[in-house]
Amino acid sequence: MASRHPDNPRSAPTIRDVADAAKVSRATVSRAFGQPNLLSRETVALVRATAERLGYVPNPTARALSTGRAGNIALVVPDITNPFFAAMMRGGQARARDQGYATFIGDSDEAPELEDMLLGKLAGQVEGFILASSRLPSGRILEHARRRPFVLINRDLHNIPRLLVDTGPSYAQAVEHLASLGHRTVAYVAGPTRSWSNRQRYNATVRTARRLGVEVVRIATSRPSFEAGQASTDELVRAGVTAALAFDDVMAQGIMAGLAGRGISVPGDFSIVGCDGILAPTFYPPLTSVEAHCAEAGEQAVDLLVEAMQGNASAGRRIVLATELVIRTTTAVPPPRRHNKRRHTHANINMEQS
Amino acid sequence: MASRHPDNPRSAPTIRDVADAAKVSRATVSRAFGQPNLLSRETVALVRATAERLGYVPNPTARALSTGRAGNIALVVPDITNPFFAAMMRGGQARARDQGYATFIGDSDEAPELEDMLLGKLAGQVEGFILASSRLPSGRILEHARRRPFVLINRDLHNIPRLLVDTGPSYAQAVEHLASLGHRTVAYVAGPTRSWSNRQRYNATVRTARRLGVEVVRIATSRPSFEAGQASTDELVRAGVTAALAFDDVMAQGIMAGLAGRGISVPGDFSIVGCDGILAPTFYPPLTSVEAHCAEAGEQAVDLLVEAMQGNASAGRRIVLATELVIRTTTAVPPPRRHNKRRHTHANINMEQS
DNA sequence: CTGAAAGCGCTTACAG
DNA sequence: CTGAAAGCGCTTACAG
Repeated sequence: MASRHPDNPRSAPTIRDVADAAKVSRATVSRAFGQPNLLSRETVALVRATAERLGYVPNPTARALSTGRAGNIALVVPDITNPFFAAMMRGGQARARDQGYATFIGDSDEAPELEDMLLGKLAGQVEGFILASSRLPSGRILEHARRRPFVLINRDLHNIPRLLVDTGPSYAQAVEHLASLGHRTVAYVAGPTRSWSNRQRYNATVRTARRLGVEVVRIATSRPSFEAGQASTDELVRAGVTAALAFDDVMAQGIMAGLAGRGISVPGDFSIVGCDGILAPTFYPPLTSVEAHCAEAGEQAVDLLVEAMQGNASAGRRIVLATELVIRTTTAVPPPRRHNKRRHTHANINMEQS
Repeated sequence: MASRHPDNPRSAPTIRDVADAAKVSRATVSRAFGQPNLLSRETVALVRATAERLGYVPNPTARALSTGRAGNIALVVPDITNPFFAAMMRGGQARARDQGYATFIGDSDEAPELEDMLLGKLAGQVEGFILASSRLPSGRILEHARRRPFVLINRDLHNIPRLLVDTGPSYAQAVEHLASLGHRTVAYVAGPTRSWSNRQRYNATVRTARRLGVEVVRIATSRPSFEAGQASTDELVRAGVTAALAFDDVMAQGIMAGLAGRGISVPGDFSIVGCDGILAPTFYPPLTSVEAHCAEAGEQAVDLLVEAMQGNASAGRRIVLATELVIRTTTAVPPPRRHNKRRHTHANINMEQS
């Protein structure tokens, strides 16, 4: 009697088909999958065998409606194609799968409005969100977080569990490294203004530079992309710096290409430091960069979210992931000075929107 | 009267809350969102205003259960961190959003078993699948495609709508390009055996080379990664070739790094061609590569899937995306010959699992 | 143009 | 250990 509903012959078998075929109630079929320990061994075996035979698999939508648990999470990032986020997603997605969750993906294209919209659209189908490097105002994040469990990556908001990749100390170390090589004026090629990571890296750079008597020129960019990095080369050259700390590896790569195009050699004429560590070892010459453990960040964020979704997470949870400066081949002694241009320091620390 | 169910005060407002507040039936509330044209202007306005006030938004899970349409699709790829797939996902995801679909993401880690498992897990929650560069046997794909609308990217199966990035002609052109520069022995650094794209590229390479009297050495690799590309350098050098066509840009990058590490300069001593075009312009020196229009592939695949899900798609739909060889700076005249090693050609065309 | 009612496929107290 | 029944929040013929 493997027949389906006569009026709906082509659709997938439902719990009722299995119940009928196994001559048990639908509740029993349900339990055979959800709480087999409440049933006798034989019943479980019978139901499962029947289900197998019919090709039955519980309908997750129906289950979600009934239990209120969708078994889904969402991962929202500013740009999937940025290797940092790609690696993070890879780790997070795999971890979520292992924990039994399917993951929605949202690419906000660096736009706060789109990000906001994605969170709204996805909210109805997920049990929780991981929001990476949000470009949203804090207030807005808090509103969204009121409705569902949230985990933030690289955004330090009280009362929301968060995973912070602590690159500040490594940028400080990078400045020390450059100073010890003899650099006196360096550039910080900035990431998105709204980015917590950007502020952290910039602040650490400025603070350490001040302490060591190194001058920092801040160079603003449109977006953390190869093109933006490349476009910043002009300003970099005009600024008369001998080294640049880039917001990330992608921009560092753009800078390297820009410099190469001008015949400026790295590290002979100019030193560069990047951040993330996923692209860095693949450059030629291999890039000195801050290792940010992207995949691990994604995994740990999922763990945090699972905790939060199960209700046993203090909202104050704050995991800090240490990073390391990996010195490869793009940092060296600066070239002998040709001019001694004096510039005023742009290094005023800004901490708005902490 | 904005009150919720007294016994469930904290949960989100439901259709009943809005119906009660607006003093209409639930059917009317439903229509105000789903088929407003069936209602009077005033009723629609009233319901929407009330919903807005209460913060009501239709529950997608309930809607999905009722209608059988989940409003979700899934995008399954072998490796999110490969720039080709990342860009493809970015395009596809954006397009899906514009069409009103949310997208699940699945990374199969190049493993057929995982891929199979992901398709099974996700099936219950999606209306359709986009399966990119599947490593699954054809039979298995066909089985999955029997249950839901499927669109394949870079896999040419009859009876399943597919989007093919036609890189063959560009590889042929690349071989012609190398031959015209004077190369007589080139390597093809292969991608995954199961990959349709790999076979297409290899076959085009071999065929064209044969026609032009150029010898092709096939070099197998473990996986399309930077590391695998780098590891292939040994064999590349031993083979005594003067140029390499890599399966993709990521491998080309590995090869470039490997050669650089040996002091072999590109393109002076050795020429390289890659594929995908997303990474290529960011290399230094910029890589000669086949532009594969990754993002567009994702977008078009989504369009195809939407067609299929709406039922108005002939299963035989087959979109072919043309590619172009973009000559940058990594291909040049080969160095003067030092030896004239004779090797037998490994160039036996294989077309299994078409 | 609007409403009453059945139904989508599950889960879970409540009884026994 | 198992079943009858209510309920999750929608949509959609069917009437009027």
